[in-house]
Amino acid sequence: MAIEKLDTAIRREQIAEAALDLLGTRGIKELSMAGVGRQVGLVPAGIYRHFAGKDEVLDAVVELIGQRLAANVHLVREEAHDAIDRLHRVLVRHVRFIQENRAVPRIIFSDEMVSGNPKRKARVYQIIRGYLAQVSQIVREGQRSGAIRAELNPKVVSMALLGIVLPGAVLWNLSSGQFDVSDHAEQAWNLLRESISSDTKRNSP
Amino acid sequence: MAIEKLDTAIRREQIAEAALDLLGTRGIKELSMAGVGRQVGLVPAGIYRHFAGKDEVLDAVVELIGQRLAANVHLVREEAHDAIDRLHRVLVRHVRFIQENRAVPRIIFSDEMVSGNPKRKARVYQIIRGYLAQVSQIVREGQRSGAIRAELNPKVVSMALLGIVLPGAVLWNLSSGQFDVSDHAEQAWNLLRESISSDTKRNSP
DNA sequence: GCGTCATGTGAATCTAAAATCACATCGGAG
DNA sequence: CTCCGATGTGATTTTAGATTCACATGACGC
Repeated sequence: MAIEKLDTAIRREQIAEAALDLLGTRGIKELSMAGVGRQVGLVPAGIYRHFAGKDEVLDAVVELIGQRLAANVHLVREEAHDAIDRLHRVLVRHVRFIQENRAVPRIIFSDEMVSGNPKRKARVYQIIRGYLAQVSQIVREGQRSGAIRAELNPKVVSMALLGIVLPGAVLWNLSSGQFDVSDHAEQAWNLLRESISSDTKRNSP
Repeated sequence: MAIEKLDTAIRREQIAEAALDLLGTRGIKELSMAGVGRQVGLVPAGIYRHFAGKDEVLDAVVELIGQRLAANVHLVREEAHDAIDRLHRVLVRHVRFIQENRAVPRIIFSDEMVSGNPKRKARVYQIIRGYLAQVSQIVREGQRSGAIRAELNPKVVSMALLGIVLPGAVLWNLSSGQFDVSDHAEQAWNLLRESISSDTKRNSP
């Protein structure tokens, strides 16, 4: 056995990513220390050198998701300046994010979020609220610039935006990838864009 | 012990309902035959008189959900005849349904749907598609009657409608009931209604 | 070069819950 | 009333996986 010893900081990251990865195809129930260990080249017991237990591994996964979500909005802010354009980009990135991290909706709805560690549940809530707040902020800026109808509730708009993805993710999951989320997201976005834009003309190609 | 013997048809229903109920507060992983048994007044082994195993119990839960969803649309069709009104009622009923059956979104996204029994997964997909098809049908009728813009894709509209609920359900779950889903659904519905209605006037109260 | 501490290992322990089985009892058919 | 199949029970077996522990070994400071 070519034993390779790595620093615990590196291992923690490897393990969190491996776990998130495995959760994409397996499911929290079946996420085993053994499986995670295999993925990073460790024996089950090896994980315990870096995490106190499965619970802590899950915490790390949640943090990883939080980081990636935050990065999404941050990148979009740099890529574009028009509010409508930004919202569209958030949507596109979010779709990609969900596709690349299939586990995310499942974790959010998971058993763990009901009966598991309440601290983790609160943390997830906090992460999502933070994400929504970021999107709401974009909406608010759009309202100030006149691109978005001022009378709308930014929170409702931001939830509607992310709400486009969730039902798509359901069908995508259940159909084992058959359902075309991107396509659906584009169509739903057209509908949403019209209804939030200040100029009221409706385009039908 | 006052042993009460009941017909297997009754027991199957009791058990499915008990399981769906327990899933609301526990989580699939922790749904134990023991727990279900206790709920209906049976010892763990007793369940096996009526179901081959946990897997079959879950199948029964899925069927129960399917029945209730189908009933929703059916009732709405009787209550109202205007398409917009019908859509609104579907939404309201759906919100109530999700609140009374907290387990539903979790089951749809559950581990079981990823790695579990593929037949059950297919069945859930079928149930949801059926539900969406019913809603799409209402949309199509609204388009024929002129109440809903004809150029819209009915499927997108029906997904948007149900998509209002899902993000709300996320926050509702994570906030342990703090988040007001009904209120959010109403606001989001106002936005959606405007964007699908044929008359283009926008009301801001 | 060498000591020591972090990191890694394999075996063993512990636990929860599903599933099975032999036996008990209810309730309707006759 | 009495028998029999359907239903219920408690004890037991099995399994999967988390966790623990005593021991091994690599890497880094000196």
